[in-house]
Amino acid sequence: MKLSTKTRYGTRLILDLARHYGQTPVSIGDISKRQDISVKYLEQIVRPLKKASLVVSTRGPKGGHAIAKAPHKITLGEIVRALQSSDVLTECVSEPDKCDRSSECCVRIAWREATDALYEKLDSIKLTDLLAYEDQASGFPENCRSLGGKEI
Amino acid sequence: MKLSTKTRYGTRLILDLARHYGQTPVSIGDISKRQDISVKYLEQIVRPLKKASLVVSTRGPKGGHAIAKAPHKITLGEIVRALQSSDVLTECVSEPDKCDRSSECCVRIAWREATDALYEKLDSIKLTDLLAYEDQASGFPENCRSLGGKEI
DNA sequence: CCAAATCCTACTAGATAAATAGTTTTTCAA
DNA sequence: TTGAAAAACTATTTATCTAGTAGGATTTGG
Repeated sequence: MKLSTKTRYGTRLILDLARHYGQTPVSIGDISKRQDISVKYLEQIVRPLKKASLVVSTRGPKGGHAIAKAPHKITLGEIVRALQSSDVLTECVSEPDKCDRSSECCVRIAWREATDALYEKLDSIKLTDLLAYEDQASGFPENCRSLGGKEI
Repeated sequence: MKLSTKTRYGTRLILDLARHYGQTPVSIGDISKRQDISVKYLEQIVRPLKKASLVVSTRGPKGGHAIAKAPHKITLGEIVRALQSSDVLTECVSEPDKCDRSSECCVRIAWREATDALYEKLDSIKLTDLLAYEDQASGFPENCRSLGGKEI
């Protein structure tokens, strides 16, 4: 039930782009240094984000990547759907025919409700919310651990 | 992000037990036939359910398994937590120290909110709800596909 | 004491995720 | 026009985890 590394890294990638919104495109090389993720891996991650129209790129020197819309218009739900190879909790939610018990087994309905609840939350979280967390955190002596309701 | 086969099979297992609540214990062999899952695999799945105090067992001939409390007192959330090797969307939600970026990376807060939203829904779904789905479905000419709000 | 059942430990195979590698294409700027 | 910086593409490797099997040990009712 864990999110893939691609999804987690991809979120950091796009958040890095969001921090440079309105400026010149950001190269994978720069992101690699800041986020400590290999260039080759980032290249692989940025592709589905482009495909999902969350990121636009310019080639050649001084080229790089940028978010395709304003930070408040991009949600975590979009990022997860773009990068997570399976975006539902069970296959039978999106493709009931692939399970030959789908005519008897109604648990599928519950898995769908749970999947929906998860995405309802993810779709409500915008890049601006994540940026706000970090800005808030930078004011703290320690870090962002004290944010978000619960102390952890 | 998919639920494991253990979680899905385990839910069917415990639902089978719920259908025999108040009767004599149900053997793995019987469940195996009804659910078409191997005895050996079911044995492996029932163990964590016992550990989580959702199932009680009696050994020897005429032995078997039964749910440990009434069907309306067992939720999908309990089952998922018992069977899913990782019950959070990212490791950093439950163990922030395992990620050496947790002091800067506040995305963790969002992953925690999403995880919480998921379990809030799962905890609200009781075995009785699942049984009701199936009872309703058996009245339909076809199956349970027409239940649960959306037509699929 | 036999047989039906749970219980326990270990292993194997397959699938998927994570990451690396090398090459090609585009394009800016000197 | 050419060199270099960057994205884009294709392929491969490696590691990890999931799914499932196997064989025996233990308990207990009749």
